[in-house]
Amino acid sequence: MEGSKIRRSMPLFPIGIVMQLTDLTARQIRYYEEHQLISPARSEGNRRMFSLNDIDRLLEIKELLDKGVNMAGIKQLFLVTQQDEQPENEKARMPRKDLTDSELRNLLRSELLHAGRLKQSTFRHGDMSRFFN
Amino acid sequence: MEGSKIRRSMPLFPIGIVMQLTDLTARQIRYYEEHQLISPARSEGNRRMFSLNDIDRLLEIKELLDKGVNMAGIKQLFLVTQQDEQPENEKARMPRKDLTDSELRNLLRSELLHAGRLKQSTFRHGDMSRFFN
DNA sequence: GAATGATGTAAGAAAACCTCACATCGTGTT
DNA sequence: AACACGATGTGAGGTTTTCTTACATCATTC
Repeated sequence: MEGSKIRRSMPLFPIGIVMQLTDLTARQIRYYEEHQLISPARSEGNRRMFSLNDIDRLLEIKELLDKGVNMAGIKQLFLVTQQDEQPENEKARMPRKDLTDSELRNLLRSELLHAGRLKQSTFRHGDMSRFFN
Repeated sequence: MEGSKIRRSMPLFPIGIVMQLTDLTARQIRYYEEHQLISPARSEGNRRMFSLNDIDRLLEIKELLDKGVNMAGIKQLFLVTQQDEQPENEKARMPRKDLTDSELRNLLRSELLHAGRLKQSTFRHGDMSRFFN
């Protein structure tokens, strides 16, 4: 019993569905990818295929944008909250992602500024569980 | 809290993904639809869009075919096991689907013949829960 | 008011899917 | 053996969806 995490990262959805689910335009989704906030898989024919995790991410991005955080800010936020995403097959705990001091300071500052949520350390929010049972 | 059922019937997957997930060919899937074993939704542009329920169904179909049950047999089986699928917005319990006596007899007979599973009354088997946690 | 950041929009190409029709391949029947 | 039938393969021709690229728009900030 450990496959449940892998499944959430299974590329299943074409961009059209993701648009409906997230209420984002294709342009927006591609733009976020361009800025490396998401990295959807690609089909053989080069179509973007999104996982449940990707969709969660997009929903988080949307919320953060709403709060005025920009691409760079979101990227940094993801750097610190994301690291339990890709344990995959390496058992040794990877040393935490390396951030420069200033990066970290900026991050914390903006976290504090835009108060509210993202307190749960690994804040997950636009949880796709609302789409599945 | 009651939306969980609705979600499982949300049309999300294009046929290509369903092919991968079920290991069926497009031809097979369309054939089963033609025989009304499934009724996937359609996009505005007429593309088939499958729900998790549809996929469960396809997996069940596959198992039954394996056991030698034919289209008609599967259809009958679905008639008796399916009825908790579309309560939707009607609260009054619908009277069970009407089967002729012979239909019912045939059904029970083949149930008994091809022993094994499908005992849980509403036998659900190729449960998609193996794809999601 | 000129950069910059986020998004809209259009064009042209390619992938994925559609329907329809015909072919193939077993299995069972005559 | 020849046939019929059920399930699936395959190909043609057409439409939808997605792709990339490039330029436009609209706020915000300096």
